[in-house]
Amino acid sequence: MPRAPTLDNPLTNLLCTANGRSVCAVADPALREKIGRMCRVRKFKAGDTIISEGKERSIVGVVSSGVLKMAKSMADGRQQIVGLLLPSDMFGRVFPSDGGVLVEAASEAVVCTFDRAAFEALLLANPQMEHKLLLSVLDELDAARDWMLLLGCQTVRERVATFLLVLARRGAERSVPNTACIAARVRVPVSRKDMAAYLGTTPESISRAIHKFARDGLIRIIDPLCFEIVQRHGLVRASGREELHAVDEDRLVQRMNVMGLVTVK
Amino acid sequence: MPRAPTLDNPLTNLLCTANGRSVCAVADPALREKIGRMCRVRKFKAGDTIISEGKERSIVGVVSSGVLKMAKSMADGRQQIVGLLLPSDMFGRVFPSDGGVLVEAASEAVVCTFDRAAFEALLLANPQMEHKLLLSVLDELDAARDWMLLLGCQTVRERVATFLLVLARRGAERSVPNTACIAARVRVPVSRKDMAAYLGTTPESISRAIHKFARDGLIRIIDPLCFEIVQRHGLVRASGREELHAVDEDRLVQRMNVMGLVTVK
DNA sequence: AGTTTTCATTGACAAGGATCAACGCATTTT
DNA sequence: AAAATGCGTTGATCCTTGTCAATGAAAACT
Repeated sequence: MPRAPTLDNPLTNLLCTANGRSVCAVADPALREKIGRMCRVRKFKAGDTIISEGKERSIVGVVSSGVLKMAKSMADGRQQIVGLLLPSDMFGRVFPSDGGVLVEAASEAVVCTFDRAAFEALLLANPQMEHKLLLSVLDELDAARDWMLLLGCQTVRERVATFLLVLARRGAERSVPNTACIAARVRVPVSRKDMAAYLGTTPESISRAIHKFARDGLIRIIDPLCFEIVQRHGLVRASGREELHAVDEDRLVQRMNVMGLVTVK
Repeated sequence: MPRAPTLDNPLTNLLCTANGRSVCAVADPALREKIGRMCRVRKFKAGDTIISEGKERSIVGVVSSGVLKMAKSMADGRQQIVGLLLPSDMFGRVFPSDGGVLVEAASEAVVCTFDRAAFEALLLANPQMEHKLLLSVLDELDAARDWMLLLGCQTVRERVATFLLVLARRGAERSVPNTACIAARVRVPVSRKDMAAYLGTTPESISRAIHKFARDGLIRIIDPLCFEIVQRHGLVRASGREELHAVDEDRLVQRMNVMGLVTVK
């Protein structure tokens, strides 16, 4: 629970190294110092827009606390969430782009922003940072393609099961290695509506799928955002991804991890 | 219609500079020479697998002629095409990855392959090449997210209309600037089945959508893979993307261009 | 505390689209 | 030339899922 730091607060540096995926992890101390001076810490309330979909995006940033969502939308309001952003994740888009996603606070959030042009200059001057960014973007691309498979091929039931399993796996990460039969607690980090927008369906359908799983004894509902997985294998079958061996499952978790699908403890 | 070139054939260099998106465009002559010596030209028949989904991928490559498709699939055979690759497009995945897409020839195709590790070394030694690759991957990511919007939010009818419009716009590229009311020929570069796998639907539904457009006078069917757009605006409305101004439409075209959605003349 | 708003859930209903089956047509095979 | 195969199309049917509406509960607001 970091407070909004002052500019000379070392939080920025901590942030940038919090996670192997962060592009700043490779920066040497002098560079970190510089990065720290470039950043501006801002706080947002749930629902606040950080970067709007249409506008020219002049900032990039790192999530310090809270959850952000990236979304694209159609004129009539239909919205697709294309990623959730958790602490240490970068948001915004460096270098000229024709795209544009909405970046919005999904909860109260503290972020650390940079002038986009300045950050680009930093990347160009530091190839090892840009390399790190490339690796991160490649992972994001893998994740997006996996999501295309989910959106294009899986039923709502399968999507929800997949979603829960990934969250569960992440939650069991700190448990004993063989978690195959261990009931896991799952905490969904977003509302039903956002979950629906992420899975390409409606809140009603998600509700039905979840309560069907509960009736079938696959899960137990603790509260609307918290579940216990009772029959792991049954849920795996319901996800349509039973073919995945352990290793592949780990891949999937990593992939979704990249998309910010995992709960933040 | 290039023949399979010998190793000293300059085709490789031509390929790598064919398009601003190519990562080799920034290479100086000496480097190009080296790249040319690294590459191996291979020819595939339609349906041939170039990189399989599960295996460790040891090559990357550039399309010389023909069309490749990238796809992900589920155990029961459901398949989602995540991108089409046209001449000058790169395929394969550099640097460690947990993902994996099938890369398959969608038509007879000539490709130019590189040892993955060697290509990675090249990138690491040439930051400006890696920068170019980053820009390209960022565009692919934008494209993938746009496709997530299409798969998650649009109806089949809208998807098909969107698809046709992008192809049409590309086809009209060489016409007079104001193409708003000009009937354009559209050539779809893949079969109905692949089109369906790309749009997250079935061949039957695509057929119905197309013939409904024809009945409504929006398009004229020349042959199963070739159409004439009669009422451009009507088709735009049907795509659900009418809100897009010209500039946004151009964005969309670019985005899909990146995904290999455009016909190759 | 009382009111309003948001959110999850449930039911009833409708519809979009998948599935199954059959047909015509072109291309390939023998 | 005949048979077989693949592809696009069309029709009939079924079912998953979106839509609409109502309820209850929690949270935010006055």
